[in-house]
Amino acid sequence: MTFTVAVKRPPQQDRARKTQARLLDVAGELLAEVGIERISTNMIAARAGLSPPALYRYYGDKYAVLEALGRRLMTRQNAVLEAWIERHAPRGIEEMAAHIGDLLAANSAVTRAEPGAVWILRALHATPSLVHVRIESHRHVTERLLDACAPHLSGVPRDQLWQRLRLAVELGFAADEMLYEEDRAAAQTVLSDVARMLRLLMHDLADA
Amino acid sequence: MTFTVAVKRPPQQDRARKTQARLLDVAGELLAEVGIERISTNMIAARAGLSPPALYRYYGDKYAVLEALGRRLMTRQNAVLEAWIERHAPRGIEEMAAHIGDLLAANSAVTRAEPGAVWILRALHATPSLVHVRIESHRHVTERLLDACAPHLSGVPRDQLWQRLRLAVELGFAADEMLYEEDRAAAQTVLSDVARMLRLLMHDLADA
DNA sequence: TGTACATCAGTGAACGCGCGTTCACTGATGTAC
DNA sequence: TGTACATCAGTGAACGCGCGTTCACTGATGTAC
Repeated sequence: MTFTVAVKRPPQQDRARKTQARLLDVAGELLAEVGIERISTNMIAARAGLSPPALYRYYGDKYAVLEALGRRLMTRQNAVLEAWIERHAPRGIEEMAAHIGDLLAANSAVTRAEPGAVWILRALHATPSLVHVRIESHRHVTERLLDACAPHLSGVPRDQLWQRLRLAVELGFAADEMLYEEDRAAAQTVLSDVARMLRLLMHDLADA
Repeated sequence: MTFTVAVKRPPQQDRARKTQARLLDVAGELLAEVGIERISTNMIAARAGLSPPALYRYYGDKYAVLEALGRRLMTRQNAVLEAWIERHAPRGIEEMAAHIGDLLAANSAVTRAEPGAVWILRALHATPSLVHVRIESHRHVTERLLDACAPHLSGVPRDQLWQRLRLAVELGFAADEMLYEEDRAAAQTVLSDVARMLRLLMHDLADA
């Protein structure tokens, strides 16, 4: 009796773990250089110094590579979020509102550090089989923020709060993406304006 | 002496104008059905009841089709914007702030009416050769709003106002896109929350 | 410490496929007389 | 009103190409004795 399992076993050797990570790095670079339309498994393998079949040892297909790349970026963004929540959430909603700018800046720094980050985000946005990754991540962020805010906003119905925060998350990421496309707007200005808007939104919630 | 001209002559006959529009309609449908990754010129032509070369009479290449599709959508959105400005801008900033929700709703209605609209927007977002279309359109909207607002906000430096409005435009469109991806948030709630946020932003500007 | 051996990592060569696009052509349309 | 003719709209067949992926294989690694 045989099974065909879609999920790849994690690599056993050190060489393999490095190869796997290198494939993602290379995929990010290539996404930045040629875009989603022209990136290919053969191209990724070649740039990583591998023959085409080697890629398939680690990723089931082309989209699995992009999905892993997307998840890696979002994991890094989540780490930033967790640090921020741990630091500011216990001290109340005012404290959080006052430091929204820090969160945006830290998140933006993660994106900036990732080669081809904008294109990763765009790929997640535009590839049918990957849209769910982005949505799941945004929902996750929303829920973490909900847990952080809810205790201080007991007057607001939980699902209304969820929806507001979900929107705030979407807008935060949208602003971050805009930094890479709109060279007529200064990054610092955009981030501080978004922070201001989100702060207004939080005060608005707190008053309700 | 011969010239090779990239721009296609506009069609001369009625049949041709209908064919040209049909190609765009079909491209929108297919974008919705199979996504950017799998749409092809051959597919578009076939669905339109044409042989592949016929498409090239109207559009220089694959991206010209998508670009035309994107521009058509943005032209329709612009019409909505112009109507809104004409109606509310002369009556001052308060009047505009009070009716931001109308603008968002009208814009959203245009998107909803367009087959495959989300995928058009995503294609504009994600295809390297098309990103400029979206950016140009957002800048155009920004400038129209700037013209409408500036007379009532003489205290705010023009380029600061531009940057704020640019951001507001980006966020407005981001929220519109979100309506199609996030089924846990009610369209009406999202739109009214965005309207509220943008209103807060305008008041914030007016106070400065 | 040396080596036999099982397992893991990576290869060479090839596949069928559908892509975007072009060519030389035919059929449809509209207009001048 | 009829028709000859120029122009415009659309076709049939084919192209070279690079794609994603698979196969049966070889070389590298690590471990038990």
